[in-house]
Amino acid sequence: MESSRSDQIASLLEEQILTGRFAPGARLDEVSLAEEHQVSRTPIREALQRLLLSGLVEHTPRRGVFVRQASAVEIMEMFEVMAELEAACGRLSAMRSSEEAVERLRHVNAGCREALKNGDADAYYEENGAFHHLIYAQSGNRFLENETARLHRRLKPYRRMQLHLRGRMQQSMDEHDGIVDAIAKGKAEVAAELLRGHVGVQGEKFHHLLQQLRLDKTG
Amino acid sequence: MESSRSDQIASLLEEQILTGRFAPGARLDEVSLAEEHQVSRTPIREALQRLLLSGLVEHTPRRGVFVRQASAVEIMEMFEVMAELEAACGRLSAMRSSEEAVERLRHVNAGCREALKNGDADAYYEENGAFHHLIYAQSGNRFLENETARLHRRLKPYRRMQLHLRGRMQQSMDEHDGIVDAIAKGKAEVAAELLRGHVGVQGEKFHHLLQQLRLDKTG
DNA sequence: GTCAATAATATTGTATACAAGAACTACAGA
DNA sequence: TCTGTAGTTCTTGTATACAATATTATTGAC
Repeated sequence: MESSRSDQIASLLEEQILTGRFAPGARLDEVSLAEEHQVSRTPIREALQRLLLSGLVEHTPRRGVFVRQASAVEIMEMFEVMAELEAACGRLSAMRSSEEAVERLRHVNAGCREALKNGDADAYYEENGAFHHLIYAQSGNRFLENETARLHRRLKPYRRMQLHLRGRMQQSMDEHDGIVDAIAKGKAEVAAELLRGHVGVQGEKFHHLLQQLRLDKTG
Repeated sequence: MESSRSDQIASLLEEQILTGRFAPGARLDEVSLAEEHQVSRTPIREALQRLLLSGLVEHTPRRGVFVRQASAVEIMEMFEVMAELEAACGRLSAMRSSEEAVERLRHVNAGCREALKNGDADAYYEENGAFHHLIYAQSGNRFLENETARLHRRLKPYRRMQLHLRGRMQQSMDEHDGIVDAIAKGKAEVAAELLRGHVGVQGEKFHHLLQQLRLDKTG
């Protein structure tokens, strides 16, 4: 079941869905996929099974598997949960962080600042991801780390939209500094609150995301 | 994939694992299960796939699927995440609760009190579950509701241990009252804090759970 | 008697075959 | 032109067959 082939195929399909090769609503045809991957239908079906639980696709009996069309509401809900999970990571990180951990956080954050200075959005995107994943890890709770990373991954396509908001990179950077500071000083509630605000989608971010989702739908 | 048979089998297997028919570490033999359910190996494999992502079982290539032996550390981690998710539900519930919602919460809580008065642990367990699920729902975030319910379900076998702690039912009940009160008054942070403490495993609860896990392992 | 090597066995992973149900098309009638 | 129906085709869901690998048993040497 985690057999090499179906495992690889599952990862690949997930990646392709997230990066938009399969548009929302598209059907994942078993025979086409089988031909494409030079394999029988069986491993394809096993791979599709794996995607089901992740919420990326949905299945209608006797109809097939379709790429899930997440509604705007649903996406907002996921961001809200994301904010809460990140807040939890932040709280625990602040409670448990060592001097060394803080140092690593500062180092990654410096990478963000560097990317911002260069105006390199892609690099910032990468460094920003590393920054957040580091906070997940420093929560000291592996389970929380995995769950948070899972949702992070799930929201990937929508998060990218956010960065293109005018001035968002600079604001994001400022928020990072505050977060690092709170964690360094062991201020758990402050760290949680800052991360919740940092990740959450309110105000202008909210409208921007809504607009992007609408554009995405019509065009 | 959500085909009637493999779907039913997946749910059944999950239930059986959670209720302990398959001990942790046990192998889930495809042919035995196929015979038992009067079906070929194919639907069994599809059902096992579904269990993989939930973390209930793990798979070793060319070896088979085994019921996952969650370590004590892992269980503690899950409880910690549970506490955070419940806190999030509580916060959002408090922010969004209507008069009617609070009324329903009070009603279910009265059911808990009734069960406590009768000293009926099973009934309390049921009512307590309903109480918490209601809070999940009243968060107004379906995604959060589902994710929280999922973890709640996952922790079911371990939560049952907790209730047998001497005096735990009464204490749990007292905490419920405070939670309802906070939600009713829209005190988001208080509700969150109370729920985090209510669900979290610290102090005596911690030692009790650890002890139970050890007993469970040896005997 | 113990260990190692090899053969036998069993179990998973994949392919293919078949059955049941859904979607689509063609055609008749209004 | 639109609608309803019957038949065809296509796709999924399940069973079975086969291949590859892991496990176990057996045999032989020391």
